[in-house]
Amino acid sequence: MIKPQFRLDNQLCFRLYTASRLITQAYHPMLAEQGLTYPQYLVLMVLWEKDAQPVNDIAKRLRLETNTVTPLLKRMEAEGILTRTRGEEDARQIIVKLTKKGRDLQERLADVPEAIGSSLLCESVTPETIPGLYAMLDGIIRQLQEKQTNQ
Amino acid sequence: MIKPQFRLDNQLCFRLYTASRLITQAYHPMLAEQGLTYPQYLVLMVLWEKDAQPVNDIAKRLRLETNTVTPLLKRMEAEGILTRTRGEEDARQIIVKLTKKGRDLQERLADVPEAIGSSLLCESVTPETIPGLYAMLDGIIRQLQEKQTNQ
DNA sequence: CTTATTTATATCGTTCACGATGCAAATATA
DNA sequence: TATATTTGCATCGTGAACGATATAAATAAG
Repeated sequence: MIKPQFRLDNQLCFRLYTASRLITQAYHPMLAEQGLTYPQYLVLMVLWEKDAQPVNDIAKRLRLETNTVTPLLKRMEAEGILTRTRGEEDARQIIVKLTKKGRDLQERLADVPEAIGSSLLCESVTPETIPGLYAMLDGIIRQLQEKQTNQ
Repeated sequence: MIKPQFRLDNQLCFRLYTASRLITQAYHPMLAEQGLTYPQYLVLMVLWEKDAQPVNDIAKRLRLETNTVTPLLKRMEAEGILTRTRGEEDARQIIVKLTKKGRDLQERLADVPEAIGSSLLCESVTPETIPGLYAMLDGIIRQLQEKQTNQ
């Protein structure tokens, strides 16, 4: 017999893993319309917040490694969404800047957040309960983040 | 200026995506010790619950597609964790059975759930708040699951 | 009893994720 | 100033995920 702690239904991790995948799938049709993937959409949001950032800052903001972000950025450069240029003061850095196409995508995707947000609402997830959900996820993320960097 | 709905800090999806990745990373050292990945660990839990299942049932339980599960199972077969044999009554099915090595892994991994579970606890995530978190994630998953299958 | 459709699984191509490693520029140390 | 270390980014290999498509067995329809 399986030990109860191994049951999938008792696991927070499996729920997070599943929810994350299903949400990415929910984004897919809307993003694919503009030739984007979900991680690419995340990069766009980072650059819309603050344009012209080095690779490292983008990676840190997304909590990804540069070896994940570099090829991602190269693909987006090939699509004409952004440019990658050597830093002038520090020649090790690559400064990532949006092109007009990249900036314009904010308009083209304007309806996406609302569409996704409303599709998630249900009896247990409402405008009232979402702040609590955010707090719990932020707590988990902070907890794990510390654990990773402490070793 | 970026529209507020595009800010990463206002996005549930990014939190889920990040939390899911960080938890997988937290599992990594313990699972790697036994030569496993997190998705392979999920397959094990499905088979510990009920051994000798067709590929499709495993995929459904994990909410994955067979084209994700098939190569995963082949790698686990190559590691001697399970066997894949044609179904006798229905020759289209592949029945997946644990080997002794696969069954024994439950003992070898006995401390993993507790280690992960306790590493997630923080002020906003406690034994009291976790049922609420489960309910919200289950709500989101149900919501998205329905939307996917309805079209 | 054929032919058509459905079902179960697999193959293929693309894009992440990430550990391990490499390399060159910048900085610290001797 | 020469050498060592750190920093920023990239390359490589492996293992997911997944959309699109293929194939063969089972079942339904004619």
